[in-house]
Amino acid sequence: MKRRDFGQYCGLARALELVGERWALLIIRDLAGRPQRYTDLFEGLPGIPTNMLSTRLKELEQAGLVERRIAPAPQRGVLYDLTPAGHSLEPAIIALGRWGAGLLDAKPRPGDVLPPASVTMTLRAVFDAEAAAGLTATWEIHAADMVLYAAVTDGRLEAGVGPAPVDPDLVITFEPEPDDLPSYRSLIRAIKCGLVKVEGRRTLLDTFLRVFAPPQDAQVETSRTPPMGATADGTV
Amino acid sequence: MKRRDFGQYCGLARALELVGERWALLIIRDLAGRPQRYTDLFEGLPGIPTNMLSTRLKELEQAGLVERRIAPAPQRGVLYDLTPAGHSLEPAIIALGRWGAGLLDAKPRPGDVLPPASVTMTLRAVFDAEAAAGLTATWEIHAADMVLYAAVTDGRLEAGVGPAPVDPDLVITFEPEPDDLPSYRSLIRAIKCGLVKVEGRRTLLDTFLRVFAPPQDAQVETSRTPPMGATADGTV
DNA sequence: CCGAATCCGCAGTGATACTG
DNA sequence: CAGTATCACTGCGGATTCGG
Repeated sequence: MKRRDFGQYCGLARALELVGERWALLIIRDLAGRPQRYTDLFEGLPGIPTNMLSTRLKELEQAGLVERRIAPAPQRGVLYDLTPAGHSLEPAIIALGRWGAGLLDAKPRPGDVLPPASVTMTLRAVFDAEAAAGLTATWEIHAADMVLYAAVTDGRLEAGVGPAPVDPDLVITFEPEPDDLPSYRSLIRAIKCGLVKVEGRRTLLDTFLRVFAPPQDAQVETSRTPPMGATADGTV
Repeated sequence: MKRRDFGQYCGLARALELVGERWALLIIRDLAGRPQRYTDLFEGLPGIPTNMLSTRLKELEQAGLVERRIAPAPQRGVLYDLTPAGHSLEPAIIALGRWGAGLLDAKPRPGDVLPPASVTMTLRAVFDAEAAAGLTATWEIHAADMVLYAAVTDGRLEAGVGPAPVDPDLVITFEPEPDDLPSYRSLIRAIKCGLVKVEGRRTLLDTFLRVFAPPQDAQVETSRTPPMGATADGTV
């Protein structure tokens, strides 16, 4: 398990030595949502070989970014979780994810899956801290068989996979067309078109859009740009 | 040149498909400082095989992140430069670099080199925008045979490799011990110990420290932490 | 069923030599 | 200077198997 290094005294090079290998950052992103078991990770990472998943987990554990522990009574089994050092990668993951989201095709490729952790990451990436100043509210989002929450406390966001830790102020239920992915984009579109069910303080739906749907998304949705070139040139 | 994809409709996965392969982000970081020729890149990336450099450059060009053009009259030759889409990666690179810098050993490993682009990236990463609010000043840093500049205009930073585009307000000259790398860390340490020559408005030296040397660096320098464990556990 | 280890074929990578 | 060519190597992808 020797690690090839880049021979540079540089923060970026060091970061890439630790998490630059294939699948590593995706594993960390999935764990950032919540601790997961081996099998959960395996299913959220379509195409990853089993040996690679276990190898990466061992490397990340050795690097001090991932922690392996035995799950408590109810479920049993092995749980993988991020250490504080692993969690401190979040700003970088969000920055990379935001950049890549701008280059994403308007529609998923056939066969693409949508990891729940990816949607919460997108929520964190598009979250407009200025627009949310002073705000406190909790949303829970049900999309297909996926459950997420976003909790804003005095302008600070906490987003995660699963039901909200406290009673949500508004529950948004979004049922995409069969074989349609409940991606962040289609969720926003559905909200704007009134195609979602809501339960709770309904005025928080507009608040949600204000805080989580930046203007450029609004433009993309309203201006009917051609499917291909719209977001393909890097103008985030 | 077919690209393996991750099968996820996710910004992070897309980003990694584009720039996740070995050496790619380091190439982009070097180009973020200034356009470079093939040979400059090759020398700044110790150990990269020539065929890999040319392959990566072609891939990045095809992805629309890098542009290849013929240099104008004086030097001639091929110049590689970032496109706007490539430059839009900078926030993500800085975020990753900042994270990795926290895990960097206190001293370079023997044989490590120090790409100039890495130091300017570090400057951008540690730059304290709040402390610099309203400030306007230009520094030029000579360290060993490396020349960098940092220009702050009304609190906004522009840093790059080479002499400052305008007449610098302060020139800092730092001559490290032979066989010592003029890293950001040793530069800050040298300034604090008064081991640098300055030329220009000398009061801007303190300003430099205030804007570019965050408190935790000050602590690391003063508290004489043991060489190993200090920054190795991820507590940035 | 969960959490892997093992084996194989191949694509991506590394080192060197060579060329327009 | 700016690459291409060659070849050995290793990490990765895919499948199967194996122990709690």
